[in-house]
Amino acid sequence: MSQEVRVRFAPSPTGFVHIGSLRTALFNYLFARHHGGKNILRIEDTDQTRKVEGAVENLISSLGRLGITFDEGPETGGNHGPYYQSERLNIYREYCEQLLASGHAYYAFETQDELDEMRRLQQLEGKQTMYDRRGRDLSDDEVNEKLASDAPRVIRLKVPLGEEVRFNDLVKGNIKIDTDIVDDQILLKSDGFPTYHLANVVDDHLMNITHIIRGEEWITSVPKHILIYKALGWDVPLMAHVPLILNPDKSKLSKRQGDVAVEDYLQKGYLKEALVNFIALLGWNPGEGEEKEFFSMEELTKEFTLDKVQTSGAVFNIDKLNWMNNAYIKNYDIDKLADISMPFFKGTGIDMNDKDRVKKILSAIRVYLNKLNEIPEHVELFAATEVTIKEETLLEHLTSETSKKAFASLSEKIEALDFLTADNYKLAISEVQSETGIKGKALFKPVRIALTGSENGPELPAIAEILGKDKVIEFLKRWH
RNA sequence: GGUCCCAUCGACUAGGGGUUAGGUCGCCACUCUUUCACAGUGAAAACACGGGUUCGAAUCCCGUUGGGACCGCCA
Repeated sequence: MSQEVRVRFAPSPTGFVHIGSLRTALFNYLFARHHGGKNILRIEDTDQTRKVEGAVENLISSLGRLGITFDEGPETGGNHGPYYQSERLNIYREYCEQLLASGHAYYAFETQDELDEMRRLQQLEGKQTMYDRRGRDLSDDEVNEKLASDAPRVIRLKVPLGEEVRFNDLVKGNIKIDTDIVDDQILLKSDGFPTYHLANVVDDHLMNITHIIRGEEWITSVPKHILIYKALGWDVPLMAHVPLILNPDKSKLSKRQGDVAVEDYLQKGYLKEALVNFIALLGWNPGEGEEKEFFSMEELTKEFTLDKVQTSGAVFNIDKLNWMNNAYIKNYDIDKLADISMPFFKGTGIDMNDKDRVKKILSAIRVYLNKLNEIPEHVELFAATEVTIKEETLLEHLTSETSKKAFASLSEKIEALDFLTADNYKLAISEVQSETGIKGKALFKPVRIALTGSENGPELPAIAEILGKDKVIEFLKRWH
């Protein structure tokens, strides 16, 4: 391949980053890196009504946090800018003129109401709703007259009828569509802005995009785009339409059935590595019998190819994400884990400045965490100033004679220590065992309940060390 | 409704003419651990259906069924 690979991620700045967008952005990024090409960010802000303040910054930072970066774009710049479509209006207009002049486009003057009525009728007849191409019948005089007035006008693509558009999709294979069912798509809106269809063709060409990688929902508008490329005398980039990410009921992933914003997942304490790993495996896999499931961004970059992209949609399975996230949490560098966990300790009563202690706590509980926002519920016992016994039935373990004896003995042993560690706690416990003859459940269960108020939880020696000598004695004293 | 896309365990998937159809999540059982969890072992669990082609089809072809996407002066 002599030509440099250039791909683009082209979102519209309407707010948060959708999981589906993340996947598209990821695949573009991986593809570009795999081929040593360029990854370009282009903002498709041609719909003035949907603009959201701060969306672009948010998008770049969210993607950046996950390790998805761009070689050209609004913040990085580049030789093919501007990268906001709203700043390229004159370019689109120029090509629209060209299309008009060559007879590949025409003016149309219908109002919104007229179009609505047209569609209503079509629906009534059970026909496909599409522009009925009535503007094509206007004479030159009629057009000129309208143009001279202040009537709103629009420029539409003149789709050649009775033809067949074929293209070879890199993941879907050969696709053909009859032009008779292709709409005379609006190219330039009455507000002077282009539609997506015109803008993306013009930009992809001008920005030398070699591969278009985007969601499957675009596949039905490909013929329009190809017709535009042809009308302008341009080569059509290679295309790869990746399957959708689905709700559990197999419909397109939507807010209705759970979180769809990348930010939501980050906020809940899904690690970026886990998120990227999981999303990459939704619709792609290394194939060839490879059974590995954990991939770093570097490994993904190395392995990723379009021919291993799945042809059918993939359900977003939160259970597996949780499992994977937990796996990352369990194996994460403890220092780094402590750093990124800090926000989740807020309000728990744990001193966040005492990083050593935070690390010890994390080591004790990480095995339980599917995501970082579960920290508070597991950390309660370490911050407690007194133990609350949650269930009545646990009380009898604390009030029996053997328990009292064990508590007294254990207190005494710990009292003699300078400070409590997991190791000398274990020693103390075994001394209690041999001196009092109390052992097994009869010993461990009451102690656990006395220290934590619960029958289960992390390992006792670790808990004892984190609680510290004073608290352990205090908690024990209460029962003897 | 029209057009297009898709079809292996509940989910993610490997396999792509001859396999006991493999792995992972989840579910269940057992083991380990004096708790829960983790870990380990094991089990249940799939080629949508019907026709072809072929000595042989999950695999190739056609059809049916089912699912999805799109049908906007949104992207």
